[in-house]
Amino acid sequence: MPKPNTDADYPSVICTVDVVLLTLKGQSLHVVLLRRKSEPFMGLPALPGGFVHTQEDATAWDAATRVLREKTGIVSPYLEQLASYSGAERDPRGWSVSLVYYALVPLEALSLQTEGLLLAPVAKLPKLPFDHRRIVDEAVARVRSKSQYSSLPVYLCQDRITLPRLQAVYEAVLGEPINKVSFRRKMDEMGMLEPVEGELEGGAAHRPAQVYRLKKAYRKELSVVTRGLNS
Amino acid sequence: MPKPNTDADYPSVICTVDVVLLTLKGQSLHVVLLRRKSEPFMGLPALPGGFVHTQEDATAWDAATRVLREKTGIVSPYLEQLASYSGAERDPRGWSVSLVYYALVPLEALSLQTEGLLLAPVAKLPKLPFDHRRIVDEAVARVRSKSQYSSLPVYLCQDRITLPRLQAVYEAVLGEPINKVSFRRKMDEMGMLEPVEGELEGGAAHRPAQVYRLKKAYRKELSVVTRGLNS
DNA sequence: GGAATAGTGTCTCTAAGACAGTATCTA
DNA sequence: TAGATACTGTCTTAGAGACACTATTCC
Repeated sequence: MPKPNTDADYPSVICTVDVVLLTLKGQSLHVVLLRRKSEPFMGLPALPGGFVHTQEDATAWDAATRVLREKTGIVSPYLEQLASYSGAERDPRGWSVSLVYYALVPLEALSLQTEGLLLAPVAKLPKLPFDHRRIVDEAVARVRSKSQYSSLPVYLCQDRITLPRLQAVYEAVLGEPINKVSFRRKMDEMGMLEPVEGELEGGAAHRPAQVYRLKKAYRKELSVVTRGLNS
Repeated sequence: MPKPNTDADYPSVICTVDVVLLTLKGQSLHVVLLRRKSEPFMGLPALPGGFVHTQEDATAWDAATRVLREKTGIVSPYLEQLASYSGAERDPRGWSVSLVYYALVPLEALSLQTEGLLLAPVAKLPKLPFDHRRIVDEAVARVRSKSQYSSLPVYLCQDRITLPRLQAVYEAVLGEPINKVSFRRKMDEMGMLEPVEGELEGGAAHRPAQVYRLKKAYRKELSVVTRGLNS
């Protein structure tokens, strides 16, 4: 088994990836947790994660994608690096690095059948192992921050969406109301949505809303405005 | 020598820290590079970096601080995590993770005596080893982006500064002119500078400029405004 | 006094928010 | 037709940029 080639042969480092998988349930952000099946912290709910498999994973992004697929069945979410967390104290097994990614998925993409899969509201997290509490908090802060000036929250939605429902999603993520006119101006400016001609979401006792979908060019890309939603 | 405790005994991972040390020389950002003294890429200019020393370094931040001190003599700059770069291909020795930090220092803090220390303008980088080119580019992008709405560029200055000179620093970092009135309004809003009573920077054939310094509370903190410099 | 840059008052212009109007559905 | 929400036109307001004016130095 190869050993890393360090200049002074230092004890090597435990390298893992963890994924903060966020979704919207009701009006609040939730994070997906899994019960740990091994020590340390066996039985505690934790972020989906695992060791980097240096033979299989060409990059950490590949590793995060693999972990997500293996542990939650999710295949191609919006997945982006959050940061890395490292140090001697965070894992009882030794000096460790966790390369952390965050992902956004619509609730419907989760098969809650999966063994041991939990959904915890980010505002009220259970006791988490390692530094997972801090990691979730920072992921949520990142998502809130990026949502101010980008289309990030659309990845919490399925492909067909109306503007009133999308606004509610933004408001849930940001935790505050948004001006309707400004919101619509911004969405228009970002230009990532296109109306589905003739398709309206009716069924309620009022004017039905136009149904939109992401333009093809934006299916996996973020759209950004310079001045934000100013909320 | 311990070996990491991986679930399937995967070959372990090379873990290093690298620092993108930026400074302002003339009117442009420069990055500090060091000639590599060992393989791979011996002789090429590269980012200051080194292996994480799991016995000495409690955290990656500690490792970055140590690397900076050992390789450049810099002691307490503004130092923040940029991102991590990892994968099978980036280092010929094997699957590697580099935990990358960026730091800003005034040019005067650099002792350019240091053996093999080079200053390269970020707009015209020499050939760099590994993925250091990409890393520098992303660090510069981060610094530009944060400079839009924060006091980050003050860490490129010494402790006494005038507003006209600070504006020139911002303009050098951002690469575009800034409106003088708006700039002063923003600096005032951030409230991190205090005039040094009675101290003026004269010596030229015009009205002298008021000298300012960072308020104590901001000596190591960033100041942020919500709406940016809008430049 | 002239030249030069520091510093400030104020107008303009852009973009966000407020408000109220019209549109279109169900019951 | 009443009630509800979708959508839009337009006024108000806040903040960034433009411009010009005053201030203060050296020569």
